[in-house]
Amino acid sequence: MTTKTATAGSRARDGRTTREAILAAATRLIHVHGYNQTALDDVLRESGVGKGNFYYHFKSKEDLGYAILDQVVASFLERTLAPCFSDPAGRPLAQIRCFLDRVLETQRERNCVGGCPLGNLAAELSDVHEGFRTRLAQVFAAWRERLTEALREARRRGEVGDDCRPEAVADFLVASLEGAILLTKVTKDIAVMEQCVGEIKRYLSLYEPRT
Amino acid sequence: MTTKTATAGSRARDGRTTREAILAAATRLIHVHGYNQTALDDVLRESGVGKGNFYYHFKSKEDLGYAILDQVVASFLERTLAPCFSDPAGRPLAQIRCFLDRVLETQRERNCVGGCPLGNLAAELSDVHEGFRTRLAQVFAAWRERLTEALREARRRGEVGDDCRPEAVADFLVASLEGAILLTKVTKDIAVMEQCVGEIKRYLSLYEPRT
DNA sequence: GGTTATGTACCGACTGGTTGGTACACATGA
DNA sequence: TCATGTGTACCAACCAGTCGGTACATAACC
Repeated sequence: MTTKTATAGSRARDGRTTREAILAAATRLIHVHGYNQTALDDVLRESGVGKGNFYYHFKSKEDLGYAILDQVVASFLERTLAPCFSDPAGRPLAQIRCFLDRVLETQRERNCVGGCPLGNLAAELSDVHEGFRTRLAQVFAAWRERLTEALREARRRGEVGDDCRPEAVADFLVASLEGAILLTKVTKDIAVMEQCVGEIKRYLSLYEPRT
Repeated sequence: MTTKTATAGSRARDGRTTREAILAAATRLIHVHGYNQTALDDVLRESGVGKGNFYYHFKSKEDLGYAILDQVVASFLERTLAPCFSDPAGRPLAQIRCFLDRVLETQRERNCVGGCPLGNLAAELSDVHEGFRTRLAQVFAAWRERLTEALREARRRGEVGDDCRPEAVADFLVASLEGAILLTKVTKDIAVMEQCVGEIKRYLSLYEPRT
């Protein structure tokens, strides 16, 4: 109903559809100000879209929130998670380490500002908006699942011992990364992130068979 | 300026001062709804205090925020952190493990609702309110310092090896705990917290000399 | 081909409700 | 009577969402 064939649909706006322009602005704003603290008017001003137009493309602010979540997730999967696990022949543990470095690099690039978009939304909305909570829980589950899969493969290959419980380790990896990002965001000190990633790597080595 | 001598000052309200009543209600509300999303009127209704009275005791909502932060910190230090490290003769690693269990227990009691008050505020305000950010950073530093101290003592006693860098390990402990609490809050599954605490303990054992 | 009709995309003023904060009257006790 | 508390009415700013209306393309009908 809303999607059109490329050029058609909404009028061009820097080559993007109106919907895309709104999404881009809102994603940026919500990343730093949070969902509730981002006023619709701010999004409108930033994207140059009128109010009526906004409500033509989105049912409500909540609707926009869900769309943003989808976009953040897609971008995370494509740009951060997937690239590290793309090679099916690659060694799982190395892939996980690659992923850790990539997350660290993201925080460095962003100058410790913004934290994790998913983590932020989780902290802000989990206890207050069941719909968002459920959606966020699914996202984290998918993320954890990707890591669990890698760890299972690592076990199959003997890269880690049988004492490694993939689900538990994956949960912990996600948790400690989220925590590290949060702590980095408060302290505004990238060294915190570096140290944490370093310790996560040491933790992972725990499961490698003794050489 | 604000503190009074026990019974004196404001009139009694269930044996508490007005200030205490406001603080208690606000702390509860902010814990689940966040700082910005907690309306002053909600705090007023919940505490049964009038608006004029509120502004007699607090300069602004921001002022209340700082007071709450102080209270949350005090309660955390006294009720969760300090008890585990009270015995100067106790073994540091055991004290840290005791603390981990205590945090887990707190989440269980709260039914995975609310998350960590400090973590929530950190996520919500770090990038948006420099004053709160600085204050929160100090709090986390103090928390980390307490753990660093225990780890240094552990090293002195030979409970952990020289490869254990107390500051880095303390940072990581705080981060992974915060992350675990957050993930538990999204999933509403205490098993996540249990698994994470379990993995943190395994991680700690990494530094114990081989038996 | 020209007129009428329809659906898509868009605009900005407005509304009803909420929010942090103020003004001020009143009470109480030393 | 004067400082300390407390309640109530009120305000300006803000915010999500609505509404009436415009612009324009394509389609339908004669």
